[in-house]
Amino acid sequence: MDTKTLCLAVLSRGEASGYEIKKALEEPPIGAFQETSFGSIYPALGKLAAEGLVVCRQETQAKRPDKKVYALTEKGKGRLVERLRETPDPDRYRSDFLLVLSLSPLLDRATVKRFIDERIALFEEKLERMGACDLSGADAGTRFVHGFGQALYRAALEYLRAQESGFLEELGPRDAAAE
Amino acid sequence: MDTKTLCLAVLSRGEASGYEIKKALEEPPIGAFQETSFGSIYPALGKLAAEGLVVCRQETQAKRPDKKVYALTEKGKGRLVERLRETPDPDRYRSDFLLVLSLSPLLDRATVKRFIDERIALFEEKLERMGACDLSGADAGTRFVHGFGQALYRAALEYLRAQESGFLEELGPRDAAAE
DNA sequence: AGGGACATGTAATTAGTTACATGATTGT
DNA sequence: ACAATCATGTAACTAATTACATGTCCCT
Repeated sequence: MDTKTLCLAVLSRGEASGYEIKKALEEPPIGAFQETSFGSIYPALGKLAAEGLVVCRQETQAKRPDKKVYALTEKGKGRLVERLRETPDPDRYRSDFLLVLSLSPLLDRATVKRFIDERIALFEEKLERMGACDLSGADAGTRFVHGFGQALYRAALEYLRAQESGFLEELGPRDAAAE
Repeated sequence: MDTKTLCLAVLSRGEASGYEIKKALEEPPIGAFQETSFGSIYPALGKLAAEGLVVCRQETQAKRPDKKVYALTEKGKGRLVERLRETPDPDRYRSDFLLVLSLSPLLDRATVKRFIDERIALFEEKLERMGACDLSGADAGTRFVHGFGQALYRAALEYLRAQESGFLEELGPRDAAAE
């Protein structure tokens, strides 16, 4: 999804500054499966304002830098709904980890084990953070997406845990392909 | 993962032309979780050849266009192993579908249902194709990655099937937010 | 004294996609 | 007759990341 639409999506949940949009795009529900950086958000907000899809209000803060708070206009909401109604592109699961594992015969066993263990820790941490989320008061869409994410990470984690030792054995009892 | 490394990865399983590399990057095991296009593969192969990481052999074919068959050199294999030993970046699951669902209160129920049903069909098809794969003779890495993919898609499918009707109900018995 | 959160923005770089250009053969 | 597969490559375009630039406040 392009950064402009992502900004509109965040703003549909309430007004926010560029900095706050970045934060929202780093955590559930909207940001769980999207990525962006400041370098794309600020220009996007400028373009959206020029198109009249958002309005900007300067907010002076004591003890903090001033901020520009953006809010969705009716036109902006219309554009967002338009985009949302288009058939979404297929999901893309990009994984360098799996590419490495698919070529694990080229690596030594210790390295492969390290990568799998690190991945297990990563999924555990992600699940823990998701489990700690307070969803009381969240709308149905938010809870649905949250549940989807948990189901995926749980499946990944269970697979890695269940298969790791057997897989490592198969690579050869000693580190056969050590460099 | 950058296209150059991806090309080296494919070539580690046997020599291939640019066209064949593209095909390999569209299907398991290596291509299951990666993407590329011709426009990035051909220049990448040119650069790899210039660096001495691959060698190229022209092959004349009757009834088919000539092709350039690339093969990994020792230096190329070394570079690949080097890259493979680096800690892989975290996996990225990018999903416009989930973004849309997280904002489903902005959409009408029929559209949301259509998106979910299409996604279910997509995962079913993917699983069917993976189930039809012949893995006899495949190495441990290939089987591991294949199993990982199946576990993920199965979890996604089960979640969507189990939650769909309840979710749709929650959005409101009639299409409340129809545009 | 150092790092992190807050806060905005630009510029340089990198990388990728899409479209164009060409053309035979095979299957429907 | 049309689409798909095989086959390579370039050019234009789009988009995003990274680094740079600046500065305060708060916590340890």
